[in-house]
Amino acid sequence: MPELPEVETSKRGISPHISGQKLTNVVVRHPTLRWPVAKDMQRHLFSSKLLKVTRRAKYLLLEFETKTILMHLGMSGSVRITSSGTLINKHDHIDFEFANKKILRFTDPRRFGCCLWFDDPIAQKLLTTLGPEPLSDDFNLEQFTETCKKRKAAIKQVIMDNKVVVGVGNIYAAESLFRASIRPTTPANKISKERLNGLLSSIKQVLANAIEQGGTTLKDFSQSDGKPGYFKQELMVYGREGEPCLNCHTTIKGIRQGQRATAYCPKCQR
DNA sequence: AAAGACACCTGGGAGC
DNA sequence: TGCTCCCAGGTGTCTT
Repeated sequence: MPELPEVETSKRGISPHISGQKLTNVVVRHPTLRWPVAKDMQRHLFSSKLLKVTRRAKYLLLEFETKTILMHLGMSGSVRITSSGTLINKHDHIDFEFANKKILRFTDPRRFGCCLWFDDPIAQKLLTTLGPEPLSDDFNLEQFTETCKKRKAAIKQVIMDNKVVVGVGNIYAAESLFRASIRPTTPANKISKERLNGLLSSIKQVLANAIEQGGTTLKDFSQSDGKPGYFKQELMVYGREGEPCLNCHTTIKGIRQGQRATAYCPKCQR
């Protein structure tokens, strides 16, 4: 489910409900996520105030007075605000209960997500390899062209590499490449600086636009208020294999790159 | 250092 | 209706 816009949407959705609140209880029902869920959360966080919720790449950070929690939603995870007494479903793994009676509930059917202490060595290792935030000036043309010069892998694989830029997953990689008229299979080192500049802009625009729309709802992603994300209506190529290009009516082609599905328009993207 | 294959896990849909 | 197979929004790790 979650790429950067979905994580950002989640952050914005949950933050107003729980920021500034003291934690009263933590319930861990299924601690075997990608890595074992942080131990002793209750002891370290009890009565500790949640200062703020922030995001780095696709990680959510719950910054408490005492310690910070780092969460990842994996491929199927979500967080939402609920209240006590609501039905607990099979994959509702963790509840953070706050003094205002609101509950932050972490759900993840495939359990690819994680919930670690920020200062856990595993978490630190995850964070240190991360490249620049796509919407910041750290992700810029000079640095991007330098990186691409050294890479002969397909451009789609390169922009999905966390060391190059964070937060660009399978959906938004495909969409950005369409908007930049670049074929996903093109070796990164064969693309001119001008076209890389177009791609850089497309990535920023697509992500910013998706955040404005509340993310992309494919199956079960929803904003914290339960509404779906509306970016799906703007998808030009992702999931449209075999359908006509919305720009030129050529049939959208579907291929595989590195075990992932890729869709592109063979006429618009060269 | 870079690239590719494989791993983790569950659920949904297609095809038989 | 039920079985098997394939696919899915991510990304760390191991091997070349």
